[in-house]
Amino acid sequence: MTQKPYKLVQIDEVRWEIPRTGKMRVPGLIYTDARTLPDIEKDESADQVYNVAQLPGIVGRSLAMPDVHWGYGFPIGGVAAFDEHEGVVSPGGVGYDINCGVRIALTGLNKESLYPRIRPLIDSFFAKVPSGVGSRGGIRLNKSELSKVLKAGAAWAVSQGMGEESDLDRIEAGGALQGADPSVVSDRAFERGKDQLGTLGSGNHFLEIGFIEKIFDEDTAAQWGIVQDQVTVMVHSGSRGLGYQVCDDFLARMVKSVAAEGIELPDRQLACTRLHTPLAREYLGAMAAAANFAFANRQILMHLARTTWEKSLGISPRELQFRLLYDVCHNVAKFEMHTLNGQKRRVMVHRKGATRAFPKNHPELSEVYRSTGQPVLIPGDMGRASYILAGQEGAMNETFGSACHGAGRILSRHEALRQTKGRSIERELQDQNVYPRWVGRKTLREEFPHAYKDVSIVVDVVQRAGLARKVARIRPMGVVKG
DNA sequence: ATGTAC
Repeated sequence: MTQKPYKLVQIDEVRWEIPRTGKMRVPGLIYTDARTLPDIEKDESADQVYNVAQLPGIVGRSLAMPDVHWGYGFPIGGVAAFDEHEGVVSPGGVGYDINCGVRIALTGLNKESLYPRIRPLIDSFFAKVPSGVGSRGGIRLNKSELSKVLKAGAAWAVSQGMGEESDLDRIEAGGALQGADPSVVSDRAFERGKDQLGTLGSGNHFLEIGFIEKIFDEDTAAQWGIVQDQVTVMVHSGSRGLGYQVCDDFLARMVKSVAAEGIELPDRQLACTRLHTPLAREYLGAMAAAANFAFANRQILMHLARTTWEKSLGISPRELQFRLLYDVCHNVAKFEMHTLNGQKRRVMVHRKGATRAFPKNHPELSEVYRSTGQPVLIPGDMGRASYILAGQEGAMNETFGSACHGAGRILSRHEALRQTKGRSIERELQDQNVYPRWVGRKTLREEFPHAYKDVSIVVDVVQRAGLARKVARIRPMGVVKG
């Protein structure tokens, strides 16, 4: 085993530091505990935290959440903020799936009444929601109409009758990032996106029905309208081929610009550009456009779920009481105000596989969540659980207002297939009262529950670190996987 | 994550 160029030093029960050394500009900090530390030591995610700490203009620390795992350049589960003058923006710090994210809707149903009808419900979702790699058949748009989507985000879907105006207060950034510029989105990206709006995608993207299995914070749950045994709907999807193409386009350009800007990189995958360059402005404009496509996509998918539900089970809107709880980004970069050493600064926060976790009274939160902190939505795996958390002050002090985003993979897709050879994951899930429908031949085995860390441990670390608090736990009942 | 390689 080769010696690492850095040390991993335990600070307390949930914090491990990479002290500044070599070309690091800031220290690294990984949130984990003794249970998840071995998973982190197994892959290269700590190396990636160390690499990110070397980028120009990085401030605070190079951070990793307990669900961290290896990613393209930056680790998935990573958070990094950059000074607005000296810093950079990096497509690898956002990820290929720009504004991959998740939303949860609550209903007026309870688990007992739904369990007998879960199969026809999931079957009808499977029939109506386009899923899988390259899925089309969502909404077809011409270039000028798609440009409107890229500017308006979720509000475009609402303007088409898909959802309600009040949904927008329940979406991060109101369902649209500012500064979206369709003119810097390539023709190829437009081409890939034009018939993919309202499609789920593949991999770990899903549409899941579950119920509130446990409430941890009675007051917050009551304020948010969450009750024991209540049926929930969760959508996990992103910007599809359009966002992928935006990332690809700008990575190619930045790989070339890095040398000219005099930026030295420990890894080519960290390609980036200084924030004051025209290229940065273009990337941020294209990234915001792709993020808005993803906001619109989740708004449409949720509307599709609602209308399919009402039709297939013949249930009235009054009985279903379908309403959006919240929608969060898991992959995005944004200018935000943060306090560093007592000084307020505008920084470019990269969250890649990390969720914003703003606490109560944060000025960016809509009125709806001003008194509680924002909902922080954490999907787990298909078989065990997902969590609804609330942002806490500790996140503002330590992580640029961020928390974890999920369970975090521990097995590669290849390794997951190897370990599930000859097993029926469908039957195993059904034995746990989870009814799955899926598209790809290998999807279910690649995504089987133990390909992921235990989300309960991940969330426990986040709570003990003071980044977010547990509000409720969801148990899955049925799922559509792409 | 991804028309899983243009």
